[in-house]
Amino acid sequence: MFKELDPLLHSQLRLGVMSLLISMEAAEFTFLKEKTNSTAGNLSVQLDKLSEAGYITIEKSFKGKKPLTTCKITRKGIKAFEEYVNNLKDYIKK
Amino acid sequence: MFKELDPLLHSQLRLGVMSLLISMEAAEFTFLKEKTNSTAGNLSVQLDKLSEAGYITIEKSFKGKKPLTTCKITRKGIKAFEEYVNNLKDYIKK
DNA sequence: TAAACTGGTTTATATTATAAACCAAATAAA
DNA sequence: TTTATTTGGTTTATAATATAAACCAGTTTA
Repeated sequence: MFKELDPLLHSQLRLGVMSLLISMEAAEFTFLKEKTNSTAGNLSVQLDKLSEAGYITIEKSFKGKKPLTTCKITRKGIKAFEEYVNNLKDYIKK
Repeated sequence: MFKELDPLLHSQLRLGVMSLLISMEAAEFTFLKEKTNSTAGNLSVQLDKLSEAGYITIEKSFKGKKPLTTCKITRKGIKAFEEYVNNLKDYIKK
């Protein structure tokens, strides 16, 4: 009846990140932090998890003299997100 | 941008339970267990949490000689579920 | 030159989910 | 009849997770 909900996506912060990334080419750490209203520490940890799962890529560079962390969703991430959303629908339709 | 997701509902098993209860008068423990494909222990714990939050009521009686645990969603539970679903929509629309 | 800020990471802790162990009563099997 | 086994759960121990707090390197500001 109910399908499994990918535990990596079934997390408020990680889901928020993926939700943002799915509709944009790339996003900076600070942008994600602001949009998700998360702390840097928590965001850092959760981004790592998404990255380790292959759902996003993380690129570190510099913007002028400041460190810049840029994230992009991967094809695998898009697929996982879409499947998650599909599976979730069974839970939230009355 | 993203609203808070009620942590009590943002759990696969509890959400599954609420999803079932919202569309039926009442449900027995064994029915919920089967439909959510959960273990009795986990279900027992999660039902308690929903009950303590006032989202469901739990009634213990007997069916013949066997114990019978019956759950119903409360008005508060319905409201919480609906709000959760609403808030969730921001996360899953592309 | 020292204090504060930026853009993070690491680590410790609290919370949560889950499974495993357990229990009482009922039924089935030997 | 005593001894498994099953039913319908609960309790408890452990593993996993989320989160905040502490930290760090470099930069800017006072």
